[in-house]
Amino acid sequence: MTTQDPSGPFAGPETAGRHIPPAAVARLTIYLRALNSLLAEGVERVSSEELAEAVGVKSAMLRKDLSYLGSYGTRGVGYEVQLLTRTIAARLGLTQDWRVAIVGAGNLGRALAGYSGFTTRGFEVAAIFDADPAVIGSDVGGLKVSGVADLEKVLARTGANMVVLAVPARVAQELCDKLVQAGVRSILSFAPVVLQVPAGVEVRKVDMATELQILAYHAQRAQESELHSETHARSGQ
Amino acid sequence: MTTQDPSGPFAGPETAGRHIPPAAVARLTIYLRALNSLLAEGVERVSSEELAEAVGVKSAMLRKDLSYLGSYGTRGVGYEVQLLTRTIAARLGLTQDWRVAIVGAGNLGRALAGYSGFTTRGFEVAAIFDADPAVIGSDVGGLKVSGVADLEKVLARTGANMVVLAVPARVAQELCDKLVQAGVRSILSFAPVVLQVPAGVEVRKVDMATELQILAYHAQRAQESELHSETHARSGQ
DNA sequence: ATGTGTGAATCGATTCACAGCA
DNA sequence: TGCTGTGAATCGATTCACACAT
Repeated sequence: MTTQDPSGPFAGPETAGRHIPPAAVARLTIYLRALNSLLAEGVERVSSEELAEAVGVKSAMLRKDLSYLGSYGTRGVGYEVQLLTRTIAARLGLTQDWRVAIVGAGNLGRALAGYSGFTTRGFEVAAIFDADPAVIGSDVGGLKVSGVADLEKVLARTGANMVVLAVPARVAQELCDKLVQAGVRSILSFAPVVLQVPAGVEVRKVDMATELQILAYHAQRAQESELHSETHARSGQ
Repeated sequence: MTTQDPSGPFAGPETAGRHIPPAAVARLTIYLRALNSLLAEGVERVSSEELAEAVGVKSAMLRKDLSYLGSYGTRGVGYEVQLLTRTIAARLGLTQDWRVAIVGAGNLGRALAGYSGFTTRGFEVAAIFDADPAVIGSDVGGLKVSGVADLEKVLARTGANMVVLAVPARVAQELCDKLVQAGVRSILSFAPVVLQVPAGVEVRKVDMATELQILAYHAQRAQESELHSETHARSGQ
């Protein structure tokens, strides 16, 4: 019934598959997390109201987001936690194996290699690379550090199909180019630079400096309005 | 549900802006980065076209974003790199000292403590905390790890006004509550959970698992449309 | 009676296109 | 002339409100 293709009358190779709005995709990962918690607690059903409350969104938005997957709820009742969990996971592509290579075995790269959040969510760290000859060959979380010269070879051997880029800003673009050259199409970058990639390569960025600066902006505004209301308070209001 | 809006009913056309749209704030940090590079290279002027190109946005958007700051360009010429850099920095609240406390001295917390991107952008790591008695007192990047029991005391002593939360998901909310209790109003969380905070507290999240899952979604779609076009082109092969 | 699924309305963000100024 | 600054148009994301299934 709701399975009509919202992507329009196009049926070309490029447009294959139903498309979910980016903002909704991002939230689906959050819903999935909450659902996994409910599953672990043995909860069998949730309403959009309850789940929305748990993740801090409006229930109407949650329902609309879920509606992009099809119709998986029961009117008057709610959603089966298990069914919904599986449906979201399948749609996000989490039923297949994702093997992640970490490029950059510095502080951050090593911390990420040991981050349990990857493995518990179905992402296996398959390889780790560095450029420094003093680091190559050393052991990080049970993996031997490979040299970036062997990028293509090691990626192929380990079957890594995603890369986490944890290198200094000044070499990020250069390594990104090498990765693309080696056939990598999905990159999560921690480097504070804008990476240029050809079409067909998906780059996402985690940018701690930007996030702190955004916090600074809001904190400054909060300070200012504090001063402001003090002024108002003293001048009579 | 974010912070209160102190802008009131005033719609002064003269006012070179109180409130900047969130999407624009995020991009201003990126422009600032690019401008700092230009400054380092000794470039004195840029056009919106050049700067937009460098950061991967449309020039009209960049001009609109900058227009929230007021009018700092010269028609027919472009922007003075130095003036623009200072203007953005001032507006983002980066002219004052921000002192960051890192809560959680695990792999990630220690990596962040050593991350040069903080200090080079005007954020000083002022303290680091952990709950583990075996870790408390040890040295991380020149800082002695404090116990979370001393949170309020140490935050006050070090003047930390921002917190980076790098703790396991299951204790994140509890620590968040303690931080809020201790007067912290700006939190950057790496924990993969939705944090509930009272109004007036700003939380931003860096979520590696979510980012990887979004990549997985796109990668799966790419695979699917590949298969699709193979099917279509089955005659060849 | 209850809570989903979804059109319609609203709100915000992006792009267009050009008037206005150096 | 060339490029900024910005209304108007467009596009996407969110919220409202209610018909409809159970």
